[in-house]
Amino acid sequence: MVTMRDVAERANVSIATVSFVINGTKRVAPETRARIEAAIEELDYRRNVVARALASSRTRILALLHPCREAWPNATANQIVMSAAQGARARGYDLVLWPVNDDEQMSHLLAGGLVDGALLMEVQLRDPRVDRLIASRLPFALIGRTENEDLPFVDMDFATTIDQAVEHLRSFGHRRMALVTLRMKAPSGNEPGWIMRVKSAYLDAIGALGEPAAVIAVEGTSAGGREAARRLSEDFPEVTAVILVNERASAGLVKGSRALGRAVPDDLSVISAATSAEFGEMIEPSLTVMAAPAAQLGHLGVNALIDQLEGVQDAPPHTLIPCTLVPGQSVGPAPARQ
Amino acid sequence: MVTMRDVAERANVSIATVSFVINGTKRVAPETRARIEAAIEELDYRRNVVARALASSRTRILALLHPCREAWPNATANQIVMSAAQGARARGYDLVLWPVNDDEQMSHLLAGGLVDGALLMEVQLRDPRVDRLIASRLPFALIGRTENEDLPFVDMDFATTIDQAVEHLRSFGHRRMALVTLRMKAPSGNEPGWIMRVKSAYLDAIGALGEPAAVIAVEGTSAGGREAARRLSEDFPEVTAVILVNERASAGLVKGSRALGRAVPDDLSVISAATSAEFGEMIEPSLTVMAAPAAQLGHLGVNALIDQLEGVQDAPPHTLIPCTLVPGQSVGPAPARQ
DNA sequence: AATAACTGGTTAAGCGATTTACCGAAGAAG
DNA sequence: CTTCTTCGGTAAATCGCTTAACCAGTTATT
Repeated sequence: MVTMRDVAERANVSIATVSFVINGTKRVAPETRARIEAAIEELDYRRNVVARALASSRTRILALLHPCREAWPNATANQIVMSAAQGARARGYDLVLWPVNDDEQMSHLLAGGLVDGALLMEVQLRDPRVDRLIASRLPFALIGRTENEDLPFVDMDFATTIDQAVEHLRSFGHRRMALVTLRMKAPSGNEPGWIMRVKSAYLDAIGALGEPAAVIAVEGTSAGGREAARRLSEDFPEVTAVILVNERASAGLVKGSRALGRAVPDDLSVISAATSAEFGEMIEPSLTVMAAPAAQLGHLGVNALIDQLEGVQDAPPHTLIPCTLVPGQSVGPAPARQ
Repeated sequence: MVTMRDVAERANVSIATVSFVINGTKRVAPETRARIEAAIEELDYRRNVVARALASSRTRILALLHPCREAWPNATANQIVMSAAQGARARGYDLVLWPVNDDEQMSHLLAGGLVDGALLMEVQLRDPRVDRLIASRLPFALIGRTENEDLPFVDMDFATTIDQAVEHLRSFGHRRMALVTLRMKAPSGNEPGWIMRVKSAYLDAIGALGEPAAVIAVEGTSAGGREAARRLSEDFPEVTAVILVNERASAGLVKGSRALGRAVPDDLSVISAATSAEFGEMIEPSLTVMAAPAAQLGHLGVNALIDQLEGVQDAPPHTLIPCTLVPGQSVGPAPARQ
C-alpha cells in the first residue's frame, strides 16, 4: 500500500505538506504543489479513508436507519434509499444500511463512532429511535416527521397532495368520496406519522366542501384492498371516488370492487397517492396516481444532513414536497346520481 | 468519549489487557476479566470502530456495488440488498451502498481502504467491474454470474426454475409455449448473464420435447409487455402458454393479450418467473409466479463473502437456488386445439 | 537441580493520516 | 539597521486501538 509518506519522500517534502495539498488546508507554493501532485499521480496514491477518519474524527460515513424487515413496504422507500446513497456519494460520503429495531442494538451502533450522522426512515409520530438519536448527540435528519416538527426533516406534503387529489376528483364531478389508508398490525400509538397527516389533510379538504367523511384503514395487502372494497360498498354506497394511500392494497381494491359489480372507473374512480407511476401501470386499468417524490426525498434528506454536518445552514431544515399527479385510466366522470 | 484507556485505568490493568478481553484474543484470569467487564459496564464503554479498523487493518465494512440508477429494476433486487444488509449486521459487519458505473470512480473507492470486501450485483456475462475487482485484490463475491464461473458467486438456478415452469405448464396440457425475456437498451454483449442462461435453460427444457422454440425479448416496461403480446399473437399464434422472465413487462403482457382478444388464462396461460409473490397478486388475474429466492441470495452472498474474509472455507463458493412456484390464477388448461 | 513450558500480564511500536506549534528566510515598516 | 509580518514549510503530538515482544512467576519435564 502506498502511503502519504511514500508520496512525501518522492516529492521531497514532509507528509504534512502532502496533507495540506490534498486537503487544500494550507497555502503551498505552486511548484511544490506540482511536485506533490506529480508524485501522487505517479504512485497512484489514494489516501486511506480510515486513517483520515481517525485523525480528523470525521468518517464521512452516514447511516441510514430503517426498520429491520426483509422486504420493503414499497418501491418508494426503496427509491429513497437509492437516491440517498447516490446523493451521499456525490458529496463524498458513504451510506451504510442499518437495519435496526431494538434500541440496545441501535445505541451500540451509534456509539461506535463509525458514522458522522444518521438518516432515519419510516419515522413514527412518537418514535423511540428519535429519542435515542437525540440522546446520542449524533447529527441526524428525518425522512418523515414526528409529532415534534422542530427536528430537521424532509417529508411529503400530504396536505397539498390530498388537496390536489380531491380537486382532481371534483373536476370530474365527484361529490362523495372516501379515503383508504393503511392499518398497522401493531396496536397504533406509534403509527407512521403520515397516516394521521393524510387523514387530517383529507378531512380538511373535504370539510371545506361540507361533505361527510368516509375514512377506511386496511392492511397493506391485496386482501386489505378487497376488504376496503367491501366496506366501501356496504358502508358508503354513495361514494363514487376513492383516494387510496396504501400502495399494496390498490390492486385488491380494484379487483374487489370489480368482483362486487363496481367497475373502475365507470362506477368508481380511484386515485392512488404516494406511489410510483410505474406501479400504476401494472394495474388494469392503469391507475391514476399521485407519484411520490421519492428521489427528491432521498437527495434532500441526505443533503440536509450533510449541510448540517458541514455547517452550511442556508438550506432550510424542514422541507415538504407534494406528490405529482400522473393521470391514468382509473378516474372517470362521476356516474349520474341514482 | 470514553476510551479504552479509561477502562484500563478503572480496572487497574493495561489497555492491552482490556483489548484482549474485548476481543477474546488472549487468555485473561477470570477475576481480571470480571474487573474489566465491570469497568466497561460502569463506564458504558463502546470500542471505537475506526481506531480498531486502523490498527487491525480490517474495517468490517462491506461494499455493495450496484449500477448507479435511481430506481431499482425490481423488488427482487431490492430485497437482496435488504437481506444482505441484515446478514452483514448479524455477523458484525456493516454494508455500504456503492452506486457505481464508471470505472475510475470504482477504483477510487476500492483503493480507499474503507471496505474489507465487496458484493457485486447485477453481474454481466463479461463484466468490466469484475476485472477491476480482481485487479484491486479485494475479496469479493458475486450475486449473479459471469462467463467465468470459477469466481465465488450465488445465483438463481435458472435451469431448475425453467424446468419446473415448463413442467407445470405441461401438466396443464400445454404443448406449445413461448419465453419472454428482457431486452436491454444498450447494445448487448454485456447483458446480465441470466438472460442467456434463461434462454438456454428454456431451449434445453423444450428441446427435450421436440417443440419449436418461440423466444421473444422485450424491454422491461408495460409497453414492452404489450409488444410481446402483439408479437406473440402475430408470430406464434399457436402458443398457448408463456413463461415470462421480465417482471415489469408482465402487466403489459396480460393487458395487451386481453386487448388482442386473448384472455388470461382461458386463451393464454402465463407464468412469471423470478419475481415476488406479492407482485403476482397485484395483477388481474393473479399471476402464477416462480418466486425469486431474493432473501436467500442476499444472505448467502454476504455470508459467502464473510466466510472468505474470515478464512472459513467450509461454505462452497458456488451456490444456485431455484425459484419456488406460487400458483395464481394465470395458468389454466390448454385450450382445445383449433 | 537445571531447564523448559505455561500463565497472566505489561510495554511499546505501529496503523496512516490530521493538525498545532514552531522556524528560517524574505520583504515591509519604523 | 533593527523589528515585525508574512510565507512556505517541517517536526512531532495525536486519534484509539491491536499486537508482537518481553517478563516474572509457577508448574512440568528430564
